[in-house]
Amino acid sequence: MRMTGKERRQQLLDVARALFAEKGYDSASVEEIAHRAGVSKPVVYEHFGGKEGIYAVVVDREMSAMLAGVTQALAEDDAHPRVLLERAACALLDYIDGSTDGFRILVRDSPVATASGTFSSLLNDIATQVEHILGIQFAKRGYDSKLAALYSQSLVGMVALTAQWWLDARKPKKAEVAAHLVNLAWNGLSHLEDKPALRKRR
Amino acid sequence: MRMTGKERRQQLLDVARALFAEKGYDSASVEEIAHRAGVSKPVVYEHFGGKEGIYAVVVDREMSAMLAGVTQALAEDDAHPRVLLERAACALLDYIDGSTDGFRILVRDSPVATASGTFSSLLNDIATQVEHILGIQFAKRGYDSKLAALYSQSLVGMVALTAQWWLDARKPKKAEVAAHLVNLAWNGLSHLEDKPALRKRR
DNA sequence: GTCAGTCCCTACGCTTACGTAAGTTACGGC
DNA sequence: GCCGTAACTTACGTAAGCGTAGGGACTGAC
Repeated sequence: MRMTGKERRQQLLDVARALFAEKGYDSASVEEIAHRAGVSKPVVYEHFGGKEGIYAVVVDREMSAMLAGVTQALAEDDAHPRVLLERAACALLDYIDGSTDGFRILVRDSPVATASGTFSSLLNDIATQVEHILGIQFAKRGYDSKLAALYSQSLVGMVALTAQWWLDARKPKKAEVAAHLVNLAWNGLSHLEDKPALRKRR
Repeated sequence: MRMTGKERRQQLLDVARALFAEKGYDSASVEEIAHRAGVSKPVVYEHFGGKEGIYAVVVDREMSAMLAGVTQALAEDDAHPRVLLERAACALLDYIDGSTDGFRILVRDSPVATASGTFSSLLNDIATQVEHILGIQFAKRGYDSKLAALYSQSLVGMVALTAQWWLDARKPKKAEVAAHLVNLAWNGLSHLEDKPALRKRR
């Protein structure tokens, strides 16, 4: 039952992540975190200082993991935009598939509830990156680059909500979902392909 | 200070809607609702039975208002799909513009947190309607109609997140946002129009 | 005026859950 | 075999907030 500090800390983080995903920040209690870890409350306080503390660490780790994946996918500046889009969609779905609880937490409200009235900061972070990529392409083609913000929000929203739906449905396979997302974003409803396929694997 | 029952009830609903929008269900307290209305707690309990009661009424009203708008926009079965899309996007933006607090509430988590682990039921209701429309069109064109669910989620997510972004940004005018949304959904990134315009007014 | 009904208040009980204080048990070096 | 340190415990103080009991005040009819 007795663990070393590092082990216990990691275990608490795992337990807390699962509980926050299940109940949300407010409804999860540190007592239950402790209980599920087979330990009493003060242990949690010893390691993380409090409820906000452990939540912050959990969120920070998930943010990093997710952004790392997506950022890397968007990294190659010279790649074709459509390939970038494909890579980003795949990266997001991979993350969700691999860390479902983490994604659920990131999509829920923060404790301070979306600081300053603005929307969930994570999706904004991602949208900002997409906006950058898109802005370059827009400028290259002579579109109004101020509209890049609008279109990036649309794209991120499209992928994010579909991802959440897929989280419960799990019906089409991951790769197929990605292909259809790209299909819609790239071709639009008026040019939908019958059986879309990804251009580039991973 | 003293009001008739109906007046007080309406005032409480207005105050509660604003507060729920600002703080979310958990962080809003009955006491603060009462205080903002210049009244004490038992009045709220007299009218609505409890916190869940008043929240339920607020949400129900907003759901009805929003769905009514969107449903009506999607009603004309014989209209061209693109026109339907335009009408739906406009209806949603109109609702958000006219009842910002209500929309903010609907997008947040429910008290029981999206019962049964599934995603926010409101957006799902809308997506279901879109799915129906889309299914018909898919069948007509020989696409796999099982994919209508996926594409409707994508479309709703696209519009919903963009709407939330616009809620804070307010940068392009409402009609312009709708035009660009339709532009992306309909034409796709590869066929973007430079200066999209809506086909049909209101 | 007085009486009924409506509107509203103060004051309280009770639960939940955060955070803390002080004491207890296992582990490793000497 | 002793002792400090690190891991952990029980037990409590405190605060917030839901819901309720019982009583006060205003209004209008007769």
